[in-house]
Amino acid sequence: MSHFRRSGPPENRDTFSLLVLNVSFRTTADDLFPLFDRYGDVVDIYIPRDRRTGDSRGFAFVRYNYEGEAQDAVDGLDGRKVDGRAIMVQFAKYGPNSEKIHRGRITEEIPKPRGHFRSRSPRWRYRDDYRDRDYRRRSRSRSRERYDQDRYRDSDHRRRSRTRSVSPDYDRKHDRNSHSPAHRSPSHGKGHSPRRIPSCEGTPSRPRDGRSPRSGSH
DNA sequence: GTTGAGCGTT
Repeated sequence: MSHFRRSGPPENRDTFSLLVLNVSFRTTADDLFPLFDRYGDVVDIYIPRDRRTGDSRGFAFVRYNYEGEAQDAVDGLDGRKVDGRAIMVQFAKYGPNSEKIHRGRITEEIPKPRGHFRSRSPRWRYRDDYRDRDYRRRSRSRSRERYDQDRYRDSDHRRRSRTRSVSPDYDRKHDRNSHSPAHRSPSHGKGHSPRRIPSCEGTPSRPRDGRSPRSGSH
């Protein structure tokens, strides 16, 4: 019976988190408790489960009060055969709340988010959206179809991210209105379109000869 | 009833 706290993570700020991988899908925290408890006092053991089926995902988290016990458990239980499977014990990384973990220990040394650091926000948002799909349930073998779709979305995001101030659609429409669609014929001579490069657009005084037109006039 | 890279609160 799991006598661990089920109301969220306990004092995870002073505990060392260990990640147990390669555990059987039928292995429960009670099965790992006697194994990890032999190397130290286990604060809590948590096994992530699927919200749909409720089965364990194949890995568990074990928390210790001291790093020595955790390290000893890693060295002693790493490779131990449990339920017919050799488990892999190692220090856990960052948690769901991006908790700062230093060598397995969670510290409160969380740097306060600055104002101009918001530029990184969108990227994290993509990551969250990516996880929202079934990023954890990927089988790395049958998810090829979904991978194609994700890649397509990634491309779209990249193109939209390139825009800094104006949208590419606006420029495209604007260009189409200014010029007739007939000019867009690819068979119109082999010469390139007289249109300027979008990257150079907005920089009329761009030094092409590598020298500023203003300085060195002599 | 199955599977097997990874990082967490039902």
